Amino acid sequence: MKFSTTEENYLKAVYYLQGQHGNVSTNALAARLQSKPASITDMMKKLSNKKLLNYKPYYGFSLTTDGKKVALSVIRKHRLWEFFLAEKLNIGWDEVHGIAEELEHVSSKKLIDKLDAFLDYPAFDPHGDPIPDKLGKMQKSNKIPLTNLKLSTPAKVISISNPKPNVVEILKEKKITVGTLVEVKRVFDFDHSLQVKIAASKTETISKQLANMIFVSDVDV
Amino acid sequence: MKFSTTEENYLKAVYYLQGQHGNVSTNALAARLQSKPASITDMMKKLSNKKLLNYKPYYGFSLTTDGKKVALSVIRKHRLWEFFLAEKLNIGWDEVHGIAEELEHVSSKKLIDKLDAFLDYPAFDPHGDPIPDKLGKMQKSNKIPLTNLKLSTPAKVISISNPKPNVVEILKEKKITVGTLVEVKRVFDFDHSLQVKIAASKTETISKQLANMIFVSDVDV
DNA sequence: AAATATTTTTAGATTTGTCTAAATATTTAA
DNA sequence: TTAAATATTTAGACAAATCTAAAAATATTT
Repeated sequence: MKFSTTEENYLKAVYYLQGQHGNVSTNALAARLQSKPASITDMMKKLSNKKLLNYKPYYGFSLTTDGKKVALSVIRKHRLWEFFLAEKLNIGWDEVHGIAEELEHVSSKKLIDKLDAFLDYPAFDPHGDPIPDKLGKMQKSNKIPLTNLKLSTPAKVISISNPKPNVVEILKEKKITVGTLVEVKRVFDFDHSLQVKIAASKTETISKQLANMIFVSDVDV
Repeated sequence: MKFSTTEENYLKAVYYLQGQHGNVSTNALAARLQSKPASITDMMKKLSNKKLLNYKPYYGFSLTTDGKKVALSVIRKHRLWEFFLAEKLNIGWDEVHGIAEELEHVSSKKLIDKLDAFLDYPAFDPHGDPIPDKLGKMQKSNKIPLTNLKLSTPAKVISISNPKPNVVEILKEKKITVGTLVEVKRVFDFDHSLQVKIAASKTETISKQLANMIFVSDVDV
């Protein structure tokens, strides 16, 4: 079965919002997809007719087994392309996502399996997110936001979520990028700002909002 | 400027049909794009408003300088992707075209320039067609249909145009593929069928229709 | 140069995906 | 437990890209 770019994007969004299980609301989806609630309802009816999601008016929606399969195949494509863009074409981690948003909708199954082989079956994309295999199986990610990192535990930055130019700007100023070693020394109670040791040298204070966008994993991984 | 997939496909089709110069007719375009004349007229008006093509009702159309630029950039993307698919992913010459039809509409300029560098700036795609560079410049192709090859002149098969399964089937039977050495020994006057020496060994007779789909170039190229 | 045939354009309908504004259902608060 | 606030759905409109059928222009024939 082939789906439109729009349908694929809706299914992917539901997948991300529903997390492990649970229902997704109309407003949450509208916010995520930057559209209006009315548009969401329309598309939900359509996807529900196609048995890709469970939908009872006013009760929210969740993916069916089929819907989850489609979502995972789109995510597989997205992450494989991100890996390709970063690893083979040397495109920066702050740019790969946007390009992969387009590439993920190219439909050839053969293309994606050949690409997977060419890249030697990578398990994680450049943001540290696991890449589903042909069957939709993937490893567990161990990335956590910097705000959840234990005090005085060195960790490595593995991704920046949603890296808009103004975020990239401040990270550049503080010399934090993917691969940088960081360690939270202290969290201030007043505004929840964090004192962070960067690259085992200087210490900087960063806001909670910023720390929430920085994802890290244990050093020994 | 960004254009829709549809707009890009129309511009590309006009480019191919207009050849060096000259006007393209509504019916010719409709046939090529497998759509109806009414749809062509609609889109022509739209593209003409955007100054991408010259259009006077009932007189046919041709690309403007801007329109040609867009067409060439799409062709550049198409051929670079074909090269990537064949060379890096080992996808067969009979399958790369269809996949590239989708990839050519991915819009990132950076992606395509990085891909070009990664592939080491190839001048020809797997079908022997020249790949335009950033500026739209390309080499001249020296591929000719087998029907135009001089008698008793060895040449190499460099592409099969429009390789549908039934064409691939017969070529397989006759052991002709991309790279095969061929030499036309004789052309029968009655039905224009060709006696062809294949891979410097056996001789087979092939129809004019088939020979028209087989493109070759001089051996020393 | 009429008559006929062909090509092209126009008019109006359809599908997909979106929106605004109004109506309805659900949740929260008084 | 009503009233107010919020969330969701419906109704109707719109833009893009397509089509069919009819009208208009051009080309061909006799």
